[in-house]
Amino acid sequence: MKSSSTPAYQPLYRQIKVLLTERLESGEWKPGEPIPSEIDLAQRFSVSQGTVRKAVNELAHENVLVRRQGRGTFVASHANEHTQLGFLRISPDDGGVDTLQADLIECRRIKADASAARQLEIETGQPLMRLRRALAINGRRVIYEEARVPAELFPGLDAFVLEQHRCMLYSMYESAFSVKIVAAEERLKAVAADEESATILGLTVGAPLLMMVRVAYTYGRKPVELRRSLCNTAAHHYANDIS
Amino acid sequence: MKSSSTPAYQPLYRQIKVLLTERLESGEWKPGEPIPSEIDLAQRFSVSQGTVRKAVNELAHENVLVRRQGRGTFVASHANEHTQLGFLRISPDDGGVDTLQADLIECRRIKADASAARQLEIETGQPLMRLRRALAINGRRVIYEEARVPAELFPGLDAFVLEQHRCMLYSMYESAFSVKIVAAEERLKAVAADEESATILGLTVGAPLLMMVRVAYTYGRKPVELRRSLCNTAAHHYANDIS
DNA sequence: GAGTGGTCTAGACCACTCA
DNA sequence: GAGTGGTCTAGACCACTCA
Repeated sequence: MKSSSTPAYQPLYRQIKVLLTERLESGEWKPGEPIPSEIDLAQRFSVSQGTVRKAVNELAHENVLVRRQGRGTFVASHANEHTQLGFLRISPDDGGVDTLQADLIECRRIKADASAARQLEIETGQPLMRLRRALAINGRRVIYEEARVPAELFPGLDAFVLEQHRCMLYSMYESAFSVKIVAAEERLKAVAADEESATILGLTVGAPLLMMVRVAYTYGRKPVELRRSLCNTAAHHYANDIS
Repeated sequence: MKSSSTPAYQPLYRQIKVLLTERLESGEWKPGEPIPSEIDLAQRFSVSQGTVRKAVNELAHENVLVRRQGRGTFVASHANEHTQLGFLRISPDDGGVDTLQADLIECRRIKADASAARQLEIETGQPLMRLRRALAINGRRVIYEEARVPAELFPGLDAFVLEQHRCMLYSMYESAFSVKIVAAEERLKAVAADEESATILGLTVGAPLLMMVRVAYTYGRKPVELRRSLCNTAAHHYANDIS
């Protein structure tokens, strides 16, 4: 195993990328807004436009920025439908996701257990908010999920705030708490439905469910959400492209 | 829905990319071998090195080519371990894949049903080869899978050829039949084990299994393999990064 | 030291958007 | 028509590999 320390030599465009990321983290440029033009940025940083382009291109490939020819470069936003769907990989076997509806089942404050604390890089016992909800795709309830986030990052998060933002958690994190989700790691397993999930999803105990366990990250690969989703895949599937 | 026709304007580097892909398809540059240097290619195509670089970069991002600074640019190969593992997304919950072993269960000629024919873009009734095998990761048998490929593309494929290449199907497709897999689409579901899969994986009927249904593509997004894998995810998981 | 890919620049021009 | 990102060029130099 190699150490993950940064190599000594870092090209100029990587340094520019770090500077851009810092601006994004600081909230100077907010989701949905345009960042300065390439020519402007090149002047600010005293580098050529080509060097800025390389930095911006990498951030665009990581879905942190969105380029639009003739208009400008924008900070990616979960308010945008397209970005949302990148994180929802479940769809009906026969077609796309037309409507998405969430029913809140629980929203309460808990203490982080050792495992959650380790994954969220906080101390054991720190307060978390735990949300449980059921999701319906095109009117059919197929997902039961639980999300846990550090309470500190989401002050005032309660059922009322959730109500206002309906189903889109990442859009809410972004607009109400300035926490921008930029990446996630998922692990999938097949499990048997327990009593709780069977009841909520209208299945029999023991029915096979697709379990998705996710760690979601904000800028700088800082973990900010743990999620466990259970999906009835009788008429739905998880799609993935490999190349 | 927009039509998927190619837009009228295609930049030069895209045209170069098409030319490079044609050379790869023709077998002029084989997996594992280097392609000509950027300067050489630029001269051949009468464009600047920068334009060649852009075309090569896209193919490298698609894992069709592999760049190695100071050495050259190589055609990606499934003989390379790293490329193999890109297509095997299952790993043990506690660690990596150290050994992989395949037991062949069946290898026979069948006729394509309507569904398979549609997905492989051939005529119904055309001959297919159907392989069934069990995979063991680090000595534990966890996957039972079936692969179907057009017999025409794999002349002489039989148990003996399979034996020689052990578990790595894509490596065999590539080296024995010059069929290079470059991408795949997967759909995942949770299902209950039937009698056959339960017997092979040493489980009880009804146990939850992760089902992966895959269409694999060669150059030009031509579909060349259908695969259905059933995985016991009691101590293993399917990993996916989202960004 | 020769050859490879990787970075950086400066400048020209193109495609696209919007007022 | 002004401003944006997108393409393309030519050239300089750097990091890396290998004989």
